[in-house]
Parts: sequence; structure tokens; C-alpha cells
Amino acid sequence: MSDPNARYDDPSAPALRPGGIAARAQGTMRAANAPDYLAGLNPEQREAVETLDGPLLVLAGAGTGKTRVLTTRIAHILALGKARPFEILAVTFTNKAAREMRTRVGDLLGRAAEGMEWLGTFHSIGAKMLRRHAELAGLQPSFTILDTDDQIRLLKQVLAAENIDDKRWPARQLAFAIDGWKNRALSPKDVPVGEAQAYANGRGAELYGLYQTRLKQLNAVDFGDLLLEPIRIFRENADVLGQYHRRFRYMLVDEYQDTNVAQYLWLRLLAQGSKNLACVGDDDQSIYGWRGAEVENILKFDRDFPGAKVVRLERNYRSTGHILNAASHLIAKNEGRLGKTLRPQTELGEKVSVAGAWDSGEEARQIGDEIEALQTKGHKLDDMAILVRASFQMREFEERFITLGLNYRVVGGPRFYERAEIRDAMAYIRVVASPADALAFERIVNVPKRGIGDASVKQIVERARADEVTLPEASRRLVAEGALPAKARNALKDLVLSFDRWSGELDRTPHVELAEKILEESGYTDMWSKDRSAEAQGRLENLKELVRSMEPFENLRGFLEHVSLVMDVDGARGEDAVTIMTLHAAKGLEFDTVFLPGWEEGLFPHQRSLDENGRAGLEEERRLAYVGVTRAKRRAKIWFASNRRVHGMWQSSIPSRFLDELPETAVDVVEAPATFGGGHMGGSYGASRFDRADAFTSTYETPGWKRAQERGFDRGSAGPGARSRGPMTIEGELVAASTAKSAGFSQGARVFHQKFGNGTVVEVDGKQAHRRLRQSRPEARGRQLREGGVGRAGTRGRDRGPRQSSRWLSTNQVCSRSGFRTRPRRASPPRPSPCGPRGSGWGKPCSRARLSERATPARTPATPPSWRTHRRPDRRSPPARRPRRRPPKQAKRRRPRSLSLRPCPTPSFSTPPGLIWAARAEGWNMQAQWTDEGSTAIGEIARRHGFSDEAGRAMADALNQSAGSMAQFHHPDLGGMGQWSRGGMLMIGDMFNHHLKAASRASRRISPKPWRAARSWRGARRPANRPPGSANGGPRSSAAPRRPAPRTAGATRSSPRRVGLRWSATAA
DNA sequence: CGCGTGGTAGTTTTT
DNA sequence: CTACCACGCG
Repeated sequence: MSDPNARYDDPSAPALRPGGIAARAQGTMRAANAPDYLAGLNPEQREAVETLDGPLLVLAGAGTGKTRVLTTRIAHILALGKARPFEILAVTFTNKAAREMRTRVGDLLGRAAEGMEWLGTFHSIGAKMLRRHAELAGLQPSFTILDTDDQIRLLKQVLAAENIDDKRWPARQLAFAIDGWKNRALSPKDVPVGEAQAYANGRGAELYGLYQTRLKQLNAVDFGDLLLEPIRIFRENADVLGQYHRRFRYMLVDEYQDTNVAQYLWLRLLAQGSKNLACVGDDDQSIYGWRGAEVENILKFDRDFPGAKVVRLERNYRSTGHILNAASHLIAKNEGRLGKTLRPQTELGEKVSVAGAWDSGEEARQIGDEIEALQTKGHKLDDMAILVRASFQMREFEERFITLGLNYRVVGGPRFYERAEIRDAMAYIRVVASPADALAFERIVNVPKRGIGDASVKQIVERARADEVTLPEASRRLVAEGALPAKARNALKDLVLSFDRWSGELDRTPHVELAEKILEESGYTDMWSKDRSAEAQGRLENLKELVRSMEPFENLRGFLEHVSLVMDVDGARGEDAVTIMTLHAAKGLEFDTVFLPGWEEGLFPHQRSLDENGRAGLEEERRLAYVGVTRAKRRAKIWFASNRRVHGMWQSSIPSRFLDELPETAVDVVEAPATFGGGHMGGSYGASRFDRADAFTSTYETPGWKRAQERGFDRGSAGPGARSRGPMTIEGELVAASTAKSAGFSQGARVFHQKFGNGTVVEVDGKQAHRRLRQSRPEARGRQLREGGVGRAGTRGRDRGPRQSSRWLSTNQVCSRSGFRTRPRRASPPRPSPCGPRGSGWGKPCSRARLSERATPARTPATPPSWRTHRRPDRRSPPARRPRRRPPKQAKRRRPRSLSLRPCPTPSFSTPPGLIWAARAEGWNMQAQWTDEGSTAIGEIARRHGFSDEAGRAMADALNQSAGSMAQFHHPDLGGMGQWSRGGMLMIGDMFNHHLKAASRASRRISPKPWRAARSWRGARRPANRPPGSANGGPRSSAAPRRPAPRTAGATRSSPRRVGLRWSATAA
């Protein structure tokens, strides 16, 4: 092969002139004038496009125009008439990539890329082939494709039938193993003995075989089979393979570095025909080893396909110089690369910035601030992204952005078709379309609850197996015979009749209408609209979306085929928003500004990757880092945090080794974020501006105030409070303080329950020592009752139908997440709040000493006393696992792990403005740095709630003086709980509601996380005092932040103090 | 059958 | 810390 580098080394070399000597000399051109679509290509790209015959490997570095080459190549083949659209096989990994390729080819040709039947994902093409030759695989062409969920359920059945304890051998694990085998194209008999040994005492391969048998019985395949079965068919039926050899004149593969063994074999079989196989990939972006991708495939391409030509694309059009240098330098640390050097085509631009934060919360805040700053400068949120290593990192950003009111969008997360409600709905539709779909029937036979329990289902299944009929048919027989308990029998009868009715309408009723009808008549939508939990509304929205997404299809069957393979729904519409996603999900995308948080040892590179795959694991992590950095066009901003909560425990971390692998010349180590007005004190980490006496002279100049004044407040979904602008005082207080008395609910007490929302204790029945919590919509219950708790502040009063839930609570009952239950006898009297109950003891900072007294026995970190988080006694003793012994009966009743019914203080209107009590809490990092944001949010909130500016300022002043304090307050009338933190004010009810609405519209992933922001505060253990001297055993990297000396002597890592703040203010 | 309790595990993810 | 799953009591 000629060395393209030698020829095209000069980056400024012009592209081949259309019709020029070079172009003609290449000999592939038929026309004197190159068609338009070739015009913008550089010489390497052009070579990749025009080398049509024989195997070709295009090594396309990040941002070098890979997709462009692929699509242009297709256009070129078609334009030259080398093949007709249906003679080109073009494979991608994702539907998204396939779609994009289709549209871009269409754009190039100036018409839709019609007739490209064989453009799609490995799996969709595999499915298509398998449907054509189903009988050769012992299937009917109508086979169903099981997704992971179905697969696991089926495996559970197999395990149960084989009497294997699925505690010891989880189905998930077997599924994982089978997936692995299928990725390597191993059928049950090929499984290496050693590996088969690893599961269920050597029964792994056997179970795999049984699973395959069950699949065949069900006329079903899993994803792996979509490739494996065609491979087997090709191998066993030369004539079939021959057909495809004749058909596919040209083959193209995207992301070749991600192919697994099965995909490789499949391609190799097909490529034996024309040998015109073009693979495009980048070994440096291989990040899917853990799911079977073999980088080897790309490394040995020229051995597998003799005579292969290799073209390297190294001109990067995406990123500026410093970013590319940083990325190249980093990836150069990997061994076993094919080796490419990305060459920038533009100026050096900004350096990659590296900055450290004290903890993950600060990281999120500072990134949030940077984003706001960029936004103010006119950058669009759409052009910014936060790329995380693991999805748990996302939450902190979501919460922060909600606080800031910053639009964001989470990519990834639970996929639309994986949501429970969608899967349920699909199951209904599946049963209607094909009554034989046993898995689907089982899924929904008792959803909504019909009184058909496991016992009944088991009978149905057994009967179906015995009679060899479908589940609905078996049900029918059982019903006719009068088997099953009466309740189940009747319900089942109705259900089966309904299914018959719906099936009968299959061809008569338009499918969208029918789907609606099914969901309605089955009681499924009703089930959700009755549900009062925060997610229910969103689930209903999703169901509507599902029905809507059926519209483009001709009938239900068409839709079902689409769903089983195309598991995504186009989202990403509309509003300007920051993208939050994992690094994996970011491959192939680009953004002006990319934030890369969490560059810490253990997280990135991930410990597990290192543990399980050693050096190979590290290299894959490094490639992931490379992918991350190369997503940035103009700005890459790397962050790490010194403390992060892992499984609920605060752990300190050291900066990632990858930081040290970045070249000094391309990196800016940021000491203090420039985005704060004035930054932190002297730019040192962790210092508070409260350390300086004059820090607060200009409270009203803070960004928050300005924002508050500019924006006005009408668009906020403030509750009724915003409307009544009369004189008003609200009082907030530390929730923990008021909840210390949680045991004593009394009449009139406002309470919040996670499932039922806000309510009032309307009755206390002394005799029976019963308390009654009743909840209903206001108009029905009178104004003492308020509906709509967290997340519903703005929907209060909306007609949700005459629903009411009302229960009696005995004194020893509490509410748990799922409802009410008996409160176990207390081992000790309720704990007083560390800060004392309201009205007494205020003004005294809670001291660590008091906490420690209450703290748990030695060796256990002191736990902040919390009315809500009780530790069970035996958990306090050494964490070592005790042999499982059934404890004596009385020991079974323990304290509840959580209470969800929380008393809410009633607002009071008496205290003079500006009264502040606060504890300084050095130990609580969250308070250690009060930033401008504190006052910001106060101003905003104050105005939103109808305070005068003056009153707001008083509040801000007061808060600012209480440097580093934090408080939570609850204001029932405003429908939510707020949290003062150094990060600002979280008005959870407002915010959540506001975002929830936007979110369900944008089908963003929004779970009730914002609410958790408040909860976590109570139970949270924050990083304690700054470790003395350099944190984390000294800076490992040049990027490690300099630590200020601890403010408190003798600080050790332990739980934080409780901090209280009480304030009130009067509006004019 | 439903609910509560206890135990367990907790990167990355497409089809 | 918390989400999920399986078991057993009422």
C-alpha cells in the first residue's frame, strides 16, 4: 500500500481539483468533472471514497469525517452505477447511525436513498435474513424477538424447571454468560468446558442449550440469535450464502472496531462473495470491549482480508489544536495501536482546562456556574455537554441545574421502551396481535391487579403446557371448568373475553384507536391515573406518546416489528439545553464545550475495569478519556473532586492518572474558577469569602439578585403565594428540628406523605388512639386540606377527579414509602432535635459533642441523629457479615428504616425580619464556602414569593452574615420544601413541578430526584473537615488543588454537625 | 393476594 | 445510602 502520509503530509495541501491531473490519474473517474459530492473531500477521504474494489480499511480518527466518507462512498457507488441500491450492504451498530447514514446519502444524491434495503444495524439486517430463511433455523417467519427483560424471565423459568436456586445462580448472570457466548459465536456444544463450569456447577452449557430449546418452542429468538442463526444458515446452506454473495456487490461497515466475533464471522462469510468490503473504524475509540467487541478485528484486518488497502484519515476538522494535542498525547500512552496522529486544521484555541473541586457537589456547582457564564456570553446550551463516566454522576448535575433553572437533557437513562408502563402496554398489544405470546400474557395477566396471583398463573401455565395450547386458551379452559378461586376465575374470564374482542377488532379498527381502546378497557390507564405517586403523571404521558408513535405504521404488527428492533424514540427536540450523558453515549457526537467531571482514580479509570481487565481495562478507559476529550470542538474542561460519595459513604479520591498523561503545553490548571465574580478568596480552594471581613459589602450585586431583577418572577410556577402579594411573613425553619417531634401528630398538623402528597391530620381519635390522615382534593375536603405536595405545587386545584384516600393511623403506625404500617415500639424516647424544638433552644449552635453523645458505639462513624434515618442496632456492630440465623421473633420488629410522613410546620407570622440563627459549620463542607449563589437565590425566591426587595435584601443580608450556613425550610402554602445551601436556594416544590412539566414534554428522564435533594440532606454524611494539609495523601498530579490549612484544628474525617438556621422576614 | 420485611448489590449499553 | 427482589405473614 502506498503511504498516504508521505503524499499528503502537508496539511495545507489542497484537495484534488475536480477534473485535475491527479483526479484523472486515479483512474476511477469516469466523468471529466467530478460530481458535486466529491468536491469538499480531502485527498485521503477521496481515496477512501474512490477505492471501490477490494477490501478497504479506513482508519478514521476522531473528527476526521468518517461518516462523510461512508455516505459519500455509497453515493459514489450509486452515482457510478456500480451497484443498485439493494445491492449495497451497509451496516451500523445503532439505529441512530443507520438513520443518519440514510438521510445523508439521500442529501448527497438529492433524493431519498430509496431502495437501500440492506442499510441497517447488524441486528435488523440479521433479523431480515432470518425471517427469509426461518425454516432453516427451525423457526416460523413470524418469530418474536425477545429483549433483555424477556430473556431474563425466560431464563428464570428454565432455572426453576431445573431446580436451580436462583439466589445462588442469578438468571442475570446466566444471561450475561450466554450473551458472552453468543457474542463469540459459540453454540451450547462449543462452550469451553472451563467456562461452562463457572455457572451452576458446570451446568452452564446445558442450561444454555435448554434455553435455546425453550426459545425454539416459543418461536422466539434473542438478539444474539439474530446473528448466530444466519451464520449457521450460511455455513450449512451454501446456496443461501451464494444468493447473498451475488446480491451484495459492495459492503460497508461503520465502527468496525466495535464488532464482536459473531459480527466478524458474519461479515467474513458475506464478504467472500464480492470481496468489496469497506470497514471504517478507529482503534483508539474502541470502548465496548466489555460487551464483546474485539479490537483485534480491526488490528488484523489486513490479515483477514488479503490485499486490503488501508487509508488513514488524520485531518481533524473538529477540534482546536490544544484539545487535539491533549488527546493525542493521552492516547499515545496506549500500546498496541495502529497509530494515527490527528492533525488540527485550525488554530490552537483554548487550552484544555483542569480544575479540582472539594467534592462532587462543588464540582456540579462550579460547572453550572461556568455554563451560566458561557450562556451569558451568548453561547447556546445546545453546544455544551457534560460527559460522565458513570450515570450516578448525573444526578448531582441534574439537581444543580434544577436549582439554577438551567435547561438540561439527559441522554441515556431508561429508554422509552424499557419503561415499565410502556412494556406493560406493549405486552397487551402483543397478546392481542399474537395470543401465543406467553411471556407477554404472563406479564400483564395481573396488571392492573385483578386478583390473579402467582398460584393461578402457575395453573394456567401448566395447563397450557399439558394441553399444548396458548395461555389465553388454557385460561379459557380452566375458567370453563370452574377451576381457580372464584375471584381469579371471574377476572380471568373477563380478561380472556376482552382479548378475544380486541383480537376480533384487529383488522377492523384503526390500530391507534384499538391500542387506546385496549389500554382503556383493560383498566391499565386507569391504574396509573389512580396512582398518586409523582411519576404517575409522567407514565400516562408516556403511554400517550406510545400511542402517538404508532401513527406512522400501517398496523399493529408493523409497529411491533419496529419496536422489537428499533428501541428508541426520537427525542432531542426543541428547547436549548445542556446535554448530560455518559462518555460511552457521547461517541460520535461533538460539542463546542465539553465538561468532563469525575476524573478521579477509581471512577475514571474505573476501579472495576482495572480489577477485572488489568492493563487492557486501563487502556480501554484511556480510550474512553480520548473519546471524551475529542468530543470538544473549542473547549474541554476537565474536573475532579477530592471527595465523592460512593454507596452512601464519603470517600476521598485522588486525581486521575490520566491528568498526568496530558501534555503540560496544552493544559491550563485552573486554580479558581474564573466564572465567579472575583472568584474565591485568593483563588485557593475551599476558602470562603466569609474569611474576609469585607466580603459582603455588595450583597445586591450578586448574580442572583440581578437575575432576579431582570427576569421577573411571573414565569416561575410559584404557587398561590405569588399571587397574593399582600403583606406577608413566612417563617422557615429547620425541618429536622420540627420533625423531632414526629411521633406526635396532632389534629391540624400538616403532613407530607410521599405517595399521597401533602395533607392535614384532620382527626385524632383519642379513645382509639387513632389519627387520621385524610387527603383529597381541596374542593371536596374544604380548605383545611391541601393537595399536591412536592412536585405539584402548580397543579394544585387541578381537577383530578374525586379521589380520596383516607386511612386511620393508630399511634403506633407510621407511613412508609408504600403506605402505612405499624410503628414498632421505640427502644428509646424520640430524640430531641440537636437544635432543640422550636421555641426553645434556638440560638444554640449544635455542637459536635452533643452529637457524639448520641452517636453510635465506637468504631462506627457518628451518624447525625435523624428522625428519619434510624439505624438498626445490629447494623451498628461490625459490618462483617454474620452467619444468617433467624433472629428470635421479638427481634424481628425493628425500627423503621424510613418514615415518609413528615410533619410540616405551620407558617407563623410573628418574628421580626432578619432574625437569623445559624451555626457555623466548618465540618460541613457544603457550608464551608458560601458563594455568590447564596444570595442570588434568596433574592429570587424572595421576590417570587411576594416579598419586597427590601425584605429580600434583609433576608439575604442575614443569610450572608451567617456565613456558610444552611437550612431547610418548609413552607406548606408554597407547596414545597426549600433548602438553603451554599449553592443557593432550592425551592423543591416549585422547581420540581416546573421541570417535571417541561420534562415530560421533552421526554427527559426525570425521576423524583429533585425531591431527594432535600431528603439526602438529612441523612447525608458530608465530607468532614478538610483533611489537614494536603488532602488525599498529597497531590499526585500537578493538577491537584492546593489545600488551605484546615480552619479547625484537629479535624478528622467524621460525620458533619447538624446545622440549623431559622429565619423569618416580613414583607411590606 | 398483598404488604412488609430482609437481604443484596450497586460501570459503561446496543440490539 | 437506596433500589430491587424474594419470602412469609395476615
